[in-house]
Amino acid sequence: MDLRHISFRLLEVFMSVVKTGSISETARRLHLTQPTVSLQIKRLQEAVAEPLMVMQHQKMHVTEAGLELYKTCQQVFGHFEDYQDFLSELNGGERGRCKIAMVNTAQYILPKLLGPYSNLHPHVELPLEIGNRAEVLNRFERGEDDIYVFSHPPSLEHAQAARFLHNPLEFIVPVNHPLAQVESVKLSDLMQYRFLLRENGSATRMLFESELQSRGLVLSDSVQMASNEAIRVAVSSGMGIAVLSRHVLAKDDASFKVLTVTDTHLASHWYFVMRTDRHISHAARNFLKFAQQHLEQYLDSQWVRNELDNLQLN
Amino acid sequence: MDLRHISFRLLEVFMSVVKTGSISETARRLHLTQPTVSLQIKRLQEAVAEPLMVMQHQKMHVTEAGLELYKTCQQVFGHFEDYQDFLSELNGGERGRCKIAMVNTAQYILPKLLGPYSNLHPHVELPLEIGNRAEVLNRFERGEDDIYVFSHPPSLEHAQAARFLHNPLEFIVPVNHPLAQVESVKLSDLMQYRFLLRENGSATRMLFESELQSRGLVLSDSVQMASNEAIRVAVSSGMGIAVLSRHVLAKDDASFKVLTVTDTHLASHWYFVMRTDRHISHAARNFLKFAQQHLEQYLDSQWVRNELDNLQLN
DNA sequence: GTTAGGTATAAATAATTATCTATAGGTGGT
DNA sequence: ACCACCTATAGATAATTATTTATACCTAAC
Repeated sequence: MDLRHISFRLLEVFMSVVKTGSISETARRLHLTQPTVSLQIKRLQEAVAEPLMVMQHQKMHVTEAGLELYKTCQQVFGHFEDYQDFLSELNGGERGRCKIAMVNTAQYILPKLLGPYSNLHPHVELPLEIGNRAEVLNRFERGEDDIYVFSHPPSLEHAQAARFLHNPLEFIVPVNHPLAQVESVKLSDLMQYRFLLRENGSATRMLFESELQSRGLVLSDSVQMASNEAIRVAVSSGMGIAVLSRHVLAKDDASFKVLTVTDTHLASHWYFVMRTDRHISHAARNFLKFAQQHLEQYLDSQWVRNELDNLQLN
Repeated sequence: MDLRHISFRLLEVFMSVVKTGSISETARRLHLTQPTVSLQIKRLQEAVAEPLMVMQHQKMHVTEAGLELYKTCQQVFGHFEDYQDFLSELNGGERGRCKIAMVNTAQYILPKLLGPYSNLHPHVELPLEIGNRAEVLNRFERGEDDIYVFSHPPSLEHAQAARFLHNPLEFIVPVNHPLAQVESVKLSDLMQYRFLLRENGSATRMLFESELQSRGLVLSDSVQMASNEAIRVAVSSGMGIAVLSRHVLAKDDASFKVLTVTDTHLASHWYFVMRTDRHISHAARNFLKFAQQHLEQYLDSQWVRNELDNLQLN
């Protein structure tokens, strides 16, 4: 049996002949001529190297080999129908994968969207990649994921980005810190204290340092730490002061004090970023639509900046 | 997804690319050029209307849709391999169907061959059709079976036939019949008694009547009965006398008496008959080979006339 | 930054396939 | 014996597919 000379069309025609028991009837149903169908059957038999049906009293009688082939065809077409169903679900966004890479800080906010979305679409895989800015940027360059979350989007040459959340930065100090009791301070008042900072390249740090530079301020002392969590705990234990995204700070966390800095309002925005030279998976498209519609519902609505309709989801 | 634009070859190539993760490697393995494989994948993706793989660090990375299609292909090719196996068994004569039509009398001898054959090839279907000569002849004309068994073969225009067993006819009388005690008789001595005969057209009857006619003899009384079995029982119970194939008579059956008729030796032969304008099924071919080799073993060897090598089994 | 290995695209062609019309040949029923 | 309906075959053509060479482009590695 030579599969290369067998096409699905051929098998379709064959199945119809088996079902109707007639070549002419099949021709009528499939809008073909009778010789066409005759020839198809003949060719199929040559490919299988076995008679599949014989004339018997004006009817096509299916042989053993033909019947078995018919069953085989049923199975085969069944599998393709299953695949078709799979594709439908994929296209409907109910199945598939949406790979998201985000910088560390984003893990405090994105799960609030991902949780409800995942409950709504349980068959969608949502592998998350979390890294520092450099790592995520690297993944972005390689196009390894469907969606990237940055607070400071990279060059947009092969990408599109849209803001969805305001990201205010707050200065925090230990509860027993001298500034903890002060009602309000100025940025310059903080320079004398030790700052706990994320690694170089972190968006928060970049923003902060850029602000310092533009105002001609210089830190007297700083320590670098690998995660926001580590910094928060370190501040609580009196190791120094820090500037962190408000979203990192639990509202009722009394282990540190948030300062009111009157002359400084550091803030950035959270962006969804996608490469334009990469195919947008249905699941990714669907997730972004979901986000667009439910941002206010699942995130603290006072910070929501829903500009997701700027994305070209094609 | 449009199956009509997908060929098995396309799927084979696709599977190879998934397995090797490389278009170039696939091209080398399948003795194709790289652009050929690239194009095949492109076309497959167009047919599926979904990206199946994307470049990722010099390797082809399979998408969800691609992986699912790969699984589908595995199943599909699996089914065709199963079918291939089925065909092999069919060709080896271990599977399939051998439909045999025989005249009534043959059912006393053919099972002796069919039993051992069926034990040897348990997956071969052996549907038997048993009828009187007219019925079997009708089936033969329509070509409804693979093999026919006659003692008086029909016109051989579209058929071939070969003898395999001698078929002597015997005259039997009730044990209490006047002739039962006589050592030997002549044919003419029997004319005065009532004969129990099969229906018109029966080979045994044809042979008998032809003999009578050529010798100018006429039956004084006859009764027609539908089966050999009925005739045998009727003779035993004294209803008349009969001429029957020796194979119908059990060797140790004492319920009737076999006459010695000195001037008459009626006999024919059993034939396997096959149409030449019909495809010979592998199972039929195989059965006849088996018969040719084991006739002496399973039938009473004194009557065997093995001329089955005359058959063209192509 | 050059190279090697990988993929994509274009253009051309050979091969195969699908399909038709016309025609011939069976077979069953009236 | 004829008619209606079926299948098979031949010849022709349009459409599609498989495959090649040449070329361009990308990316990882040296």
